Amino acid sequence: MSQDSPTYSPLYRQIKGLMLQALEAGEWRPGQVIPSEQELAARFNVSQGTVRKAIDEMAADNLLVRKQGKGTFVASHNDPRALFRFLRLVPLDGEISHPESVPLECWRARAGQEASRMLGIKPGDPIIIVRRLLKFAQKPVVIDEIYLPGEIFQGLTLEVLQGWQGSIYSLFETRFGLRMIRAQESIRAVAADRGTAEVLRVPEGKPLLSVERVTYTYGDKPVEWRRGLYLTDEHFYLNELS
Amino acid sequence: MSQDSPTYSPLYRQIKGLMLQALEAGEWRPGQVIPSEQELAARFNVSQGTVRKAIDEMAADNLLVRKQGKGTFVASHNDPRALFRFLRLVPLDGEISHPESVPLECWRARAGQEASRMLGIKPGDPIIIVRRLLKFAQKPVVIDEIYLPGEIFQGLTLEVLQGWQGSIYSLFETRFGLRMIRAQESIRAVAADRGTAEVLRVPEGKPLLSVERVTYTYGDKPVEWRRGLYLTDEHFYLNELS
DNA sequence: AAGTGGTCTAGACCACTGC
DNA sequence: CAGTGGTCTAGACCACTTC
Repeated sequence: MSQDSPTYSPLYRQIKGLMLQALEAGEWRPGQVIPSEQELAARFNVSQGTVRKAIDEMAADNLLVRKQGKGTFVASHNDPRALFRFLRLVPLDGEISHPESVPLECWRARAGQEASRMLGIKPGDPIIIVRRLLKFAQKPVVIDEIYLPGEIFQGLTLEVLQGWQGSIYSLFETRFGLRMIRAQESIRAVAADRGTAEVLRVPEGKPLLSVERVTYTYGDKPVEWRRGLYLTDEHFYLNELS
Repeated sequence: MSQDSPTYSPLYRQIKGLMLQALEAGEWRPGQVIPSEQELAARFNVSQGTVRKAIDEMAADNLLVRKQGKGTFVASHNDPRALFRFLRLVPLDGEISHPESVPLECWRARAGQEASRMLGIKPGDPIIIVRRLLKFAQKPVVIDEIYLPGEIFQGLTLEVLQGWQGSIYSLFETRFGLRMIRAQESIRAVAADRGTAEVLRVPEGKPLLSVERVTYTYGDKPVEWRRGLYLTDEHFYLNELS
């Protein structure tokens, strides 16, 4: 969000802070309605307009979703509209096809230097590593390697991943109560190594997009680090600059 | 009763429309102050709050910049803060260095199929093509090929480009009265061809980022199409997903 | 009809800038 | 100090959803 002067924070920002606490504490859960603006105004002893402004910012942050006539809801990755919020890969020909996620492996390990730095944990802390393939129209397009803090994702196994219908963040949210709210991607071009080339069925040395992502949950806490290799023969990474 | 028209638009949106017209017409120019909220409210015969909401949206769209105590200004590419709004390339080591733009060529041509489609002009219409190099810390990192509608950019020459200190969009704005407000990038991984490899001083076949960009001015009119090839050995393309 | 968010207004006051 | 944008309030009314 924008930056606060250290000495002054308007009322609606403080209300926003209280509402963020309610979200973090799990008082309001993804997909559910939060209390009406009137109720919140009464609860926090401010006017409805002030609550509105707090909600406005949180909606702009993709934390809440307003629905006229129905109420204000906690944003959820189970919402189909959220599917392509983090996946920016688009087919060249414009044909919209939903990707199929194929989990390949899932194993336990200990965090090395890089993983610990990215995930904000100590080197040697337990982590879980997932390898999975993303297919568009039967064709393998992305191979992902996903690093997760073991402490948070206890009970995550290949079977759990394979049994889940829906996006991986939808699984994280439903099964581990963890909502991803923000991510940062670093993109480079690399040459396919032998293993990757085999899985994606391309020649070794083929140029691929390397997309490294760190994903954050409430309180800007990093909870996922992943590296994806994207085959961009029939798809491209779409980015809106505004 | 009657079918609700999909054309309902609240008052503040209509005000926004009027203000957009003022921007397009050049009544308010980049970098300048626009009238105060009070004056605008009087001019449009609405309350200050309604003007505020229109300005809020335009500020969120990066069309205006609010400065407390001073006024509201038309956003400008001459503002140093706008420099990295469209260039997402960041050094690996975090060292912030300003890129140096080196124009290589600038020639006239006629739009082919692709260029005409991207620029919203007719095939055969005059276009201008610019090739330029972007250097970070003396090292060539990006080679750009930029396609511009000839009608708008009359008088653009290599000398003009070479004589300009500052970003290319800042030149477009100052010299051609054209403000870029939005862009869309399509990113892929490709292998360097011989010519590119020489300019970037890398081996032929080297994986590079191919970044195709269409840039829009007021009224969502496309006015630039460019393709950049990025060397990502010591830099990466940074993208915030939120 | 009742409840929700969305708009519009009017007025008071606060924080920041520049003279 | 006056002028700007920024906040906060209270109330009226509109548009949409549900019963």
